[in-house]
Parts: sequence; structure tokens; C-alpha cells
Amino acid sequence: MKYNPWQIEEKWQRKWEEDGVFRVTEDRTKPKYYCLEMFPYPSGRIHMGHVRNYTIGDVISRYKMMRGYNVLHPMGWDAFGLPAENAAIQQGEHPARWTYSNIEYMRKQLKRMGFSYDWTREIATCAPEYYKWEQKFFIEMFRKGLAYRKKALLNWCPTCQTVLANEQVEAGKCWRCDSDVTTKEMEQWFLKITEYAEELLDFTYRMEGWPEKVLIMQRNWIGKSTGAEIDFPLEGSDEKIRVFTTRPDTVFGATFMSIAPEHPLTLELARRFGKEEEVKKFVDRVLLQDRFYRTSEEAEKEGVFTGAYCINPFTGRRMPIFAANFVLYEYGTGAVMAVPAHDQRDFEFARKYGLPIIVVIQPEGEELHPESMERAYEDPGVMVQSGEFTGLPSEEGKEAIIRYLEEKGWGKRSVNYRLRDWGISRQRYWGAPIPVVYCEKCGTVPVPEEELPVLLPEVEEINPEGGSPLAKIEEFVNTSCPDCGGKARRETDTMDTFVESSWYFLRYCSPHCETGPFDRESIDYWMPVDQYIGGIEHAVLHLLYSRFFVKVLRDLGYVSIDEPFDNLLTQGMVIKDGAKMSKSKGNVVDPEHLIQKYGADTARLFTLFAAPPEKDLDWSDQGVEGASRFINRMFNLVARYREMVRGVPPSTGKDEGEGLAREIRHWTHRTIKRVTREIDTRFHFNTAIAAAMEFVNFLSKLQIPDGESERVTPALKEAFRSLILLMTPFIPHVCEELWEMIGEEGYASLQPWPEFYEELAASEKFLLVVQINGKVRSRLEMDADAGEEEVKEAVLADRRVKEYVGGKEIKKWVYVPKKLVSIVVS
RNA sequence: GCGAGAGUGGCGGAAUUGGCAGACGCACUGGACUUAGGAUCCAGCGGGCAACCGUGAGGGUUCAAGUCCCUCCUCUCGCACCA
Repeated sequence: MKYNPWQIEEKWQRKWEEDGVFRVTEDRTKPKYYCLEMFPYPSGRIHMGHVRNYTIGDVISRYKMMRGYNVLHPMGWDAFGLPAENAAIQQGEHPARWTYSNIEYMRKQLKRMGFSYDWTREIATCAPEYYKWEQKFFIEMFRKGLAYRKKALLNWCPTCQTVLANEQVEAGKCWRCDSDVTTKEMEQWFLKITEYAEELLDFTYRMEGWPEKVLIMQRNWIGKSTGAEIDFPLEGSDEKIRVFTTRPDTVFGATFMSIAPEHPLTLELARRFGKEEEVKKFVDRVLLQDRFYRTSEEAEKEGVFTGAYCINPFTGRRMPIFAANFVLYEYGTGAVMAVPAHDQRDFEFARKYGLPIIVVIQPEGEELHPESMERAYEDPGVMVQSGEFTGLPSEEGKEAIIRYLEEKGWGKRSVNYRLRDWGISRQRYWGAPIPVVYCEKCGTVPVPEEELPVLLPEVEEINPEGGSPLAKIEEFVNTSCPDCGGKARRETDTMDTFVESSWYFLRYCSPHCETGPFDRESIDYWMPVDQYIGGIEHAVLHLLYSRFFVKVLRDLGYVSIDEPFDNLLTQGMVIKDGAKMSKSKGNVVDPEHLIQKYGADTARLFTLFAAPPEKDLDWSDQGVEGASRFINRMFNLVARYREMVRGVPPSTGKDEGEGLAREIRHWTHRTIKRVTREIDTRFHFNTAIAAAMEFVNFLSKLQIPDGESERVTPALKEAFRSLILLMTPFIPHVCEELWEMIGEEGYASLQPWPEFYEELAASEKFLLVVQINGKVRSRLEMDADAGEEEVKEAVLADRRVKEYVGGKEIKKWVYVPKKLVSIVVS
């Protein structure tokens, strides 16, 4: 009898499917567990990253199932996206055909891995039954003002003639044609994620099941800063310029003002003061620079005087107003009060243009002088040269200044976020149409609900020149206004694919629901996701958008949860030869070859054994051999004892038995304990597998003396049953086969997880380590129930101990029960 | 620059609360079986002849430090003119 993975795997995959072993319903007699892995983009074939991600999720799902949970473990396809469109351009294949044939192929590959998905719940986001509901959400968001249209500066690729999402711009270049990306102002649809900035931030402090790293990244991305807005009157006018600052305590040191080149006031002021020509030259030049250069640190700070002055309300100082390249129009008010002594950018700017520097914060224990300063002092200190505020510690000063401002009506307390609203318009074909029409009379009108979905029209070919493909389809564009019936044009942009992935986990709960996006009861039963697993690359985008979406759906009355994912596991990358697997590096291992050569169980076992899930996994062909070898050894071991244990009832209860049987039972229970703890407390599958390997090593060495076999077989049966069940989540196919081989009924996958008795797991002897003056000098085997007196007697009687202690005085005696003795002698 | 994480044999990686450093696996060495072995099984495997020395470097706390404290070095990741 030889281990034949292909035959075994085919057999059990077929049986699981025939018997619907992994199909789930809302069974209220069991606790629920929703285990989810980030769904793949159907790019063509699965890669090692998928294998790792989905294997981790599968172990967790199968383990929880055996622990008695009702487990939802679904799979689907993030099916809209650019690669489909590119394939269409390059190969002339329709994006839908290309996508669906990829899905067919990848589904087969995933099934071949033996993952425990409930395939009846499979979804593809490009299906009208899916995006229909997304369009409905969009309309509801539009009605609540959470989806709106505005002009915005977008990344524009002049070669491809299209807008690029931020993630499609790599180091200032177009990801597809490598030309320099510029900006262009266009009408865009936005989702108002900033409305939820505070809540999104707030919850990061309560999400205990998420890695701290991800939470920190999200907090940084949201980028909350608190401070004040202050009005600076324009000299010779009633107008005011409003700035945002986080350092109101430094306002006495503000000596000039910087405003963004694209700020409408910039050219307006220049015109008024006869500086139009040179300011416009500067503005044009800066706006031509790409944003990546302009916002990088290397970019030199430069600016131009607009000719205008404003007045510092606190000091009465005339502050020249500069247009400066480093001021961002989109952040705060697009204008900044410049405090050169206490802000590095302003410092550099002031030095360059010879502007005054006034120190208003003194650090403790040193005195700053503007002439001798080499850089700005940005830390807290004591306020100086600040009128009635002089002498206040700067932190208190912030509060005092804000109160003063508000009293005087010069400004107010203010909070700013770095987070911007989410631009979702894409000039793409292969995406969900934005369900809006533009009527000459009624303006922007959402498509009525009963007309949803706005179907993506068939298209002959996609223009490689780019631009919105939908805009070229007359029958699609030309429509009538739902309100007045007059002539209207459809929106031709489609939605960012991140919109689809922001709610797919909800759809899985009732994937075939026709009356709504999902069935409320199923959502209330399954959500939130108990364990979410995926790559760290989505730490901000997908994970933040999903959080936002759930909060919006909550406020629209669809769900009653605040957060979608209770626990998050970010798995490490798959590395080979010191680099991430990638086509360009040529270090890709195709999972399909692996399966062909070793079978799915080996592929699974290796990815689990090589590293804990959250760490990077170093690929090693020899390591795969090792995994394969282990499965063979386990198979041969069970095969050898198969006849002996068939039909024998396993040992149960806490009676240890005697001799060999007792040793076997001790090993069995110890192993159950170790494997369970490693999986349960921290998902460290590598050490769980190591424990099982040790158990196999032990069992392989067993020599059963003639005549003893009767007494030993129940213990052996228990051992094999346990071993097989412990390994089932990791290598399910071979475990099903072995389960059958030892004569057990039903599916191993459906058995309850083995239990252990603490009494049996504990050993009856322990090895006592004896240290003398901090060095290990002896080891003694002791009975587990030996008390300190007994231990002391045994230690002092030990030959090696006597050698070191001799007649010397024992100055210290430390006893750690069941572990060690530490003796200090002079 | 700021933030987070990590440095342990030839390699991947183990070491509850400070308590035998190197589990388990790979590679390697020797042996057995064999026509053969790149299959399988058995044994060995941090360094050093040894006393001893060994967890990035140097200090410290402790009977005892990979683990705690201080200083420093290296690497990885994230953010980086956000006022």
C-alpha cells in the first residue's frame, strides 16, 4: 500500500462535494463563526500568495468546524478591473468572457486544493445581480449627500488619455505606459468618507483583534490634527484670509503668510497689486510640476511675493503674502501663517527670501537667537515675546490662544484630517456603471430603483487610446430623464472596484437574495466576520473603505454592526531567493506544478509549516520534499498498524493503563494539548505541526512485544484516531483516507476535535535541572509529586552536585517547582 | 526624519510568566538495505582537543537573561513638505 495523493485527493474532493459536507445554513443550535479570506481578482491562475492565504483560512475554518462551530467559509471573485480591459485590448477578447473563463479555471484550481468553501455561495462582483445593489447603495448615498460630484484634480496620463487612480501611479509614472503622470481637473463622483473620519479613527482604539501595525497605518492615513483657524485681515480691505494651524501658541511669531498657488486669491491679489505677470509665471510653473515632485522632500521650497499684505491680529505686524509651492490647496484652508522660528519649512523659506524670524517659544535650558539658529525649533517650550501670554508653557498657550481667538471673534478651534473624500469615478468599461443621468432641465438625476441595474452594455471593442468606452456607445449614453421625460445623457464613468470589495462579505451571508442586497436575518446571524485574513497591502485602502461602507450601511438602516471584521490576520509574503515572488524577478513557483508533483496536501503542509502565518515565508524546494516525506511517513505508519487497530475500541477516560499503553496515552494527550494550544491561542500552525511530527516519530519507533498487543491496541487506536483528527485541518485528504483505513465511520472533517485530559497530558516524571553558581551542573529525573524536601535530599546526594558543592557553605537555595534548583556557594 | 517590527546553527524556524538555547524540518556526515539510490531505515550534526564559549554590539539588573532595563549598530515595512 502506497500513498497516492492524486487518487486520494480526487476521491475525497468528490465525496465532499457529493455529500455537501461544507454547505452551511443558519443553524441556531450552534455558535456561528464567519471565516473569510480576501477574495481574489480572477487574473487567470492562482499564485502562491493565494495558496498561503487560503490554506491559513481553511485550517482555521476546519478547526472551528471540528470545535462545534457553524462555520461560514465562502469564496468569490473580485471580478471587475483593469486587467480584463487590457486583455480585451491586447487579445480582442471581451472582458466578460475573459473574466468568466478565468473564474472557471481558478475555481477548479481552488477546488483542487481541497478548501472547505461552501461553493453554493460563490459570487462574482461583475454579475448584474451583484452590482445592482451597489447602484442602489450609491443612489441612497447620493440622496443623503454622501455621494456627490465635484471638480477635482486627478492623475492624468497624457499617453493613455485617461484618469488614473492613485494606486495606478507608481513613482509619478503611469503603471501601463510609464509616461509622466500629470494632473487634470475633471468632474468626479466622491463618497464622503471624511464624514466618518472621526468615527473611523475612534474605533481604531477599540479594535483589539487587529494588528497594531494596521491600526497605526489607518490612523496615519486619517491624519487627524487639532488646532485653530485664524483670520488675518487683508491690509487695505475688509477681506480676511483664514489659515489653519496646529500651533496657535506660535502666532506671535508669524511674520509672513504662504498660500497655495492654485488658491483663487493668489492671482486675484497679484492682479490687484500689479504683480500679475510674475506671479502667474510662478503659478504656471509650479502647477506644471507634477505633484509627486512638488510634494517630495527634495523639492526646494520656493515662492513669489503677491504684493499683498495682511495683518497679524495679535501683533499688528504687516505680513507679506507669498504664493509658495509647498502649500497644499486641498488641506486646511490652503493658506498658512508662517512662523519661521518654529516651523522648518517656514524657516527655510524665510532664510531664502530674507524674511524676519522671531523666536516666540524658548526651550528650557537654552536660549534661541534668530541669527544663530540652524533650524527651526519645533518642540514645546515657554512662550516669549507673546504679549500677555508670555511665560505660559506652550501646551497651555495653545488653549489660551484658542480661547482668546474665540472671544475676539478672530477664529475658532478646528480639527483637520489628512483623509480626503474617496473619488470613485473611473473612465473605464469593466466596472459597475454609476446609476445617474444628466438632464438638461432637471440636472443630475439618479436612476429610479425599479430600473436598476443599469446594465453594462455589450461592446464591440475597447479603444486602446483610452477615455470612457461607455461614452462612445450612443444607445447607452442617450436616454430620457426619469423625472421629466426629456432628453438626457447617462453618466459614462464606472465605479472604482474598491466599491465592490467594500461590501462583498455581506452578500455572502445570503448570496442569492433577490429582494435586496442581502437578507437582514442572515446578516444579523453571521456578521461580523470573526476572522478576516489577507495581505498587508490592503492595510489602508480596502480595509478602510470596508469599514466606512459598513458604517454608511448602518446609518442607512441596512445593518446593525459598527465594524465588519472582528479579528484580522495579515499574512506575510511568499519570498524566494530573497525577493517577493514576481514575474519580473523570474522566481515564481506555480502552485499547479506543485500539486502535480506532490499533491495538494503537501502544498498545504509546506506553506503552513515553513513559517507562522504573519511572517514572510521563505520558499524552499527541499522544504516541500520534507513536507511530502512527513505525509508519507504518517501514511505508512497508519497503514502498518491498520489491521491491528481496526475494530478495536479506543481507550477512553482517565485511566492511564500500564507500561507501554500508559506511555502511548501520555504522548497522545500531550500532543492533543500542544496542537490545540498552538492553533487556538495564536494560529501558530508550524509549531502545531512540529508537535504532530514528534508524535509520529514516537509512534514510528514503537516496538510492541509479543503478547502485549492485546493490551496496547486500545491505546494505539486512540493515538491514531487523535493523530488523524489533529492533522485533518492541515492535510484533510490523506486524513480522510487514513480515517477510513483504521475502520472509522463518516468523515474525519466532521468529527469533533479530540479532547485531552490534563492528568494524562502531564508526565509522571520530570527532569530537574541543577544550577550551581549559575551554571547547569547536573540533571536529575524526579517523580512529579516529589516535594521540596525530597528534591533537596536527592540534589545534595547527587555525585556531580557533591563535586561542586563539596563542603562549602550554601549561601542561597532557589527551587522552582518541577523545573530547577539553583544553588549559590561561596 | 517620524512610526512600527525584526536580528538565534550552513538554512527555515522553536523556546508559557526570566528557569536545560537551538524543538520540528531542511541541508550535511557516517552506516544499513541494495545491481543501483536522488527511495527507505538507523545514527550523528552550534563552536572548541579541553576547561569553556555561544541568541546583532556594549553595559546593567538577577541565584538565573534570547526574554527585563540603558546605549549603539544593521535590516525590513509603513508614512514622509498635511501647516
